[in-house]
Amino acid sequence: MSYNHKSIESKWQKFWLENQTFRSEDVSSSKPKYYVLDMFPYPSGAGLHVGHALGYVATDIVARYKRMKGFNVLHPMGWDAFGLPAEQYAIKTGTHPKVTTQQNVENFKKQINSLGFSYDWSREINTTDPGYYKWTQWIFMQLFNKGLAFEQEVAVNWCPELKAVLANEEVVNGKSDIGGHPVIRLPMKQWILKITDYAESLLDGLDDLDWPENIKELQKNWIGRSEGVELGFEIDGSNDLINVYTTRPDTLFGASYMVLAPEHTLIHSLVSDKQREEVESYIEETKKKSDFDRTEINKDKTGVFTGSYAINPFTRKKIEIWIADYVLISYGTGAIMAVPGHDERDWDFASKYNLPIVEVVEGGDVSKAAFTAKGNAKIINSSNDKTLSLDGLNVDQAIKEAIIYIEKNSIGKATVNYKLRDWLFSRQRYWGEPFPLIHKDDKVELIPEEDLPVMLPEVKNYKPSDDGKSPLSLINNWVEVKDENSNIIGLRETNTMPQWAGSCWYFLRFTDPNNTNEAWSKENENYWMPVDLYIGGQEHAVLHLLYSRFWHHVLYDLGLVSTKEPFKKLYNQGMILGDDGTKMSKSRGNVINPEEIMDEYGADSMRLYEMFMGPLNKSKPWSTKGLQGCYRFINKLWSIISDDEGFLSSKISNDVEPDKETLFLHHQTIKKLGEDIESLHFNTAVSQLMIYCNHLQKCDSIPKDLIEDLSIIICPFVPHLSEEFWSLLGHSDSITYESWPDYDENLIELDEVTIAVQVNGKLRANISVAKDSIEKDVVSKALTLENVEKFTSDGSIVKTIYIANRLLNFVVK
RNA sequence: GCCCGGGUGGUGAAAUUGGUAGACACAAGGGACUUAAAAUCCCUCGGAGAUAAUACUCCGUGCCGGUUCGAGUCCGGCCCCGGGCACCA
Repeated sequence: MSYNHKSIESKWQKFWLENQTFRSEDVSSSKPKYYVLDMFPYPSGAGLHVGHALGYVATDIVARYKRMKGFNVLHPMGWDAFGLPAEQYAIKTGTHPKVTTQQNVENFKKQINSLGFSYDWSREINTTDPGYYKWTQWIFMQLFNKGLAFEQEVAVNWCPELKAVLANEEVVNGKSDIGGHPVIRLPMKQWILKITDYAESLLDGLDDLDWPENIKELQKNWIGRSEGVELGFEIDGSNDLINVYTTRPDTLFGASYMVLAPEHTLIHSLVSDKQREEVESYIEETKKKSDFDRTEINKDKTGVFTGSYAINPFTRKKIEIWIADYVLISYGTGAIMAVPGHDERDWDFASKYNLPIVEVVEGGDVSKAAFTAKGNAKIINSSNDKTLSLDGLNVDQAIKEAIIYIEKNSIGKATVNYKLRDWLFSRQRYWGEPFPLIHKDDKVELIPEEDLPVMLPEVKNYKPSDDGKSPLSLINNWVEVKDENSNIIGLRETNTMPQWAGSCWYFLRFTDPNNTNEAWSKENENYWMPVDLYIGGQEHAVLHLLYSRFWHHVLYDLGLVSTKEPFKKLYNQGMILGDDGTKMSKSRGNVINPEEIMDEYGADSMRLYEMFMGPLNKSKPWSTKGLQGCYRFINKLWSIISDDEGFLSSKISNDVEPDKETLFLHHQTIKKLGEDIESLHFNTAVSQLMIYCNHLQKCDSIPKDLIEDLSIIICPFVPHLSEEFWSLLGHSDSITYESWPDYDENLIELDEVTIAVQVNGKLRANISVAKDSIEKDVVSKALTLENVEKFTSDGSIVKTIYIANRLLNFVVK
């Protein structure tokens, strides 16, 4: 009987579901734990993508392998189901997002199961389930109580098309990340989470994580720590000080003008009457610009003079105070000292407006361009005759000296700044978690904990109002909170949380998903956390991974979780491109539908091929031909183990002795598969399986115990086939919890090794010698070879390099 | 512009600490089986030269140089591709 993936795969998928094969023990004292997690998906209407499958296959292989290695494995799946698409669909069709979500979840789940993944479905979670978002709201309460949540009138990214406020991270080049619609700035009252309080903690935590270096780098850059000085400049004719932040106090002698951001509060008091009109119209202009307009590069810098002067604290000279929108109110103090000689932006501005450029670091030509070298570059023109001279010092030394002087003379103090901004945490949407908050007069209060969850009410209209208020604000009987006498005692917060909220802690809920008394029990959390392996796409490098780390750090500080960092090891799967080498997209018509692939070739072939394509973390093009190769391989495996009638092949028996080569390959394969799975090198693991099976195919007889081992070690990759083999071998249980076989190191070592013989580093011959032969024996044998003699006879051997069991090299002169 | 990745056959890719470059597959070509096709099996497969020979020689891991007995691997400079950030003072 030939291999029939349809009957085999549906049979075992049914078996696994009926027997709850993959259900993990809650807390096991006898087994060590292993928590392997996928980034849970948003269940979109488009269904599962071959790219989703890539990461899921990888984690499934690890999960199945670890079970065989004796671990109690937590391998759960759930749904990040709040989000814009379902809401947009609701606006268009009136279908409740709950309905859409449920349909999509069912479809996703069906597709996921058809790939033979070993998820523990008893732990399935859905972020839109009130039993889940109750606890999302509860965590918000903890953040609120810790003073990390506050309300603020801020200029937000308003997208008129989506009728929604977007986070900075959801705006790309002035357009919405979803849909690519224009985004403008609009002031609105918003909830903000003080992630900046955790900037240092989030930066520190990165050091010990087993994460890809580039992801750590991205987070570091995003947090953007810089060390510098905050110092005050006196204003000529005023008692106010202008505070600036600089990382280059060594260049203070070159500070030849100042710039304030147009939003700076001091502007109105220091602008001169003569300049007032010009300044005010500039400020008005700036207000109209979007962030994108303001930060777009290659844009000409603009600004206006305020008519006032500041005093450079080092030179005591008067310098002009300007306003310009190239200075951002949101970073540092919103004002800068400009050093055009050594800062490109200041140089551009000074050149345009003919402001003085002073050279204080030697080595460039400041009349042509800013000279920005640091480190060993020498400071010049930097003494004030009295108490300070930086001349002759290099930049690094001068920074230290300048800081000492600044602090001693109470001009300012050393400070650390971060690029990281606070997290805009409210959205004007329906389909999100409501906040557990009530507005009473001017105050905001948390609702009592026992009133959780704040249920999302039914609405008729999913559209936000035109002024950007959430659709919830239109439901008076929900918004108004009344006492027993029907008096209105407060109004509910009508914004909802962003989609990130649910995914910030779902990995904690998986440890105790059905707990109705608390978000998670201490015992379960303590046993399962941290996540040992977390696999997902690189697109979440900063957002999801930074936000969830932030919440986790807070929960850790509150004593609610046992580890500071939630994800010990992180790995990113690469993208699967279309067969034309470009990104899969409907418009290019190069999208591969996993359902069609599985229908024709089966889930095992699909799994095996996705792992064989190349390194997990690399992008690589899809090839249906390549997939067919894996399908052929699976058929080959089938033909080794099964005969024409579908019974165990007569070649396999207990009464055969394996030959040396078979044993060698067998043990080598067990070893390599184990090592490759541990290091996530699945492509080379598949190669090794192919090498072994190519050999087995040629054998006339194979010992049964080798086939038993083989069935076990293929299980992580092709679980359906593995189960089928196991049952052919006469077992009635699932193969899932069989022990991963041990290998015998002695059998992998050969007694005869091939040694490369080189002359001056060029290969001239190969010889076969006994393992661990001593140099003398190998040399004498090598010298008898004709081709070696040919190249050594021209000169004399001046040196011999011998690497045992590998190589012999004669250096001839 | 800055910060990360990455450039190896026709293609996807292998290659422990520097130690026989191209494992394993795909495609291609040839052969066997078959009335035929599919499926399957066997052989060839980086380039050039040479040969009776699958003896052998030279070149070859983006480019140029260096270190070394020996470099895909280490060092310096450059080119190209992918990703991220982008006036953060």
